[in-house]
Amino acid sequence: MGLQKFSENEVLNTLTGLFRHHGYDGTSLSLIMKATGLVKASLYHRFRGGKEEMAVTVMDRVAGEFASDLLALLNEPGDPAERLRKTGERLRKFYGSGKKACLLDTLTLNRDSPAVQARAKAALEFWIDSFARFAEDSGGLPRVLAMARAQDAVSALEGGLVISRVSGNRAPFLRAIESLPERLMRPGR
Amino acid sequence: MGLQKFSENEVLNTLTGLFRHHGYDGTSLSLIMKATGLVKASLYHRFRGGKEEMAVTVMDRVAGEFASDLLALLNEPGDPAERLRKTGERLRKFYGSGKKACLLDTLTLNRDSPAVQARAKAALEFWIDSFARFAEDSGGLPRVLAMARAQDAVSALEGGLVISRVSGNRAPFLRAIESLPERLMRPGR
DNA sequence: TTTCTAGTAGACCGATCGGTCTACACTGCC
DNA sequence: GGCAGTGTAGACCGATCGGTCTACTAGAAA
Repeated sequence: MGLQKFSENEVLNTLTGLFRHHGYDGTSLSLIMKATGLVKASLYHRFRGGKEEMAVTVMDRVAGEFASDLLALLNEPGDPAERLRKTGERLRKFYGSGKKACLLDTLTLNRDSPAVQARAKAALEFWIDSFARFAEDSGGLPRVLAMARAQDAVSALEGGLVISRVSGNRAPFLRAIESLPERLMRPGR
Repeated sequence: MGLQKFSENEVLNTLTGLFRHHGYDGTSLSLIMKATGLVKASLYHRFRGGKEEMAVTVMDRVAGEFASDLLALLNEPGDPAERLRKTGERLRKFYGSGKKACLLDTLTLNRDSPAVQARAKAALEFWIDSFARFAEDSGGLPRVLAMARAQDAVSALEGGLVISRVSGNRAPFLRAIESLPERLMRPGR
């Protein structure tokens, strides 16, 4: 594979940024060619299924990283408050302190790809479930409350990202990060 | 104007639904023609500035209605808790219990139109300001806390709409409505 | 009745869309 | 060195994109 101009990683990183910023419909093949430096035939060679396969691959990759690099922190041994703090920090970084949009939001406006939709749904539910499990197991919240709080935490983050994008104000997003402990843990823990 | 096949109201309602559901890039002129029943020349006759002018007109109209039919409820005389309850009910209805996406989110992924961007920013800020004013004047919260709570309330609503769209779960949105009193009012009021 | 304006229609335009195909170059293996 | 597989390139395709222009119709006002 010495023939490759750009590694798979590089290409996927570029694609991720594009889909995050422009969404599915706003990310054209022309834009992708310009941003990756690869011509269409190269892109189709790597992603036989075309634009949809790029989106699916990006979604899988990001969801995987989110789960393994970020949400997995919640399950590590050690102080729950510290774990949550670290997760919050990772979240802040992942979303560029609120500057980067969420693929779950930006990739699901176009509904033509059941593959993308299903992955987005699964990733979102996994995220919420991870928070709920933490809130119950480590945060000491009763099951039903843990789930509601998990949903609210994710909702606040997603909403904060929307507000950030529309108005440039990142305070709601950052506050949603800071509020994770009081949402996912019982007072005094 | 007896020649009109469809009233301005009808056309704008249709456009609103399209932009809400598909966003700007996903709403093509073909889609608009099919949905409105008007051909392109008719649409261009009514909206000289084309697709962008449609989006701007929709945004202005919805923002105006939101302000006058919904947010203005917050300023009426009478019991603050009752006013807030009514506002929440209007919000629930406006977003179809969470089934309908928010134009602020869906129309701002495409950034080519400064006119749309500016209007979305202004509408969002007006919304937050209205909540903050209510929280301060009627909810008895100190100014800085009132603003933060207003932002959080809007953030929760917007995030709830994203979650609803991605996963079909409307509980976070509905809970955000129900949480308006505890967010925007001091306990005991 | 005539004129003017509003509104709709059909045809057309250049640009861009996502996708396809053939050809060539490079690399690694036998 | 030859072959197969990987990867990039250029040209091309039909469809769709947003937009434009000419023509016709309907309705209101003079």
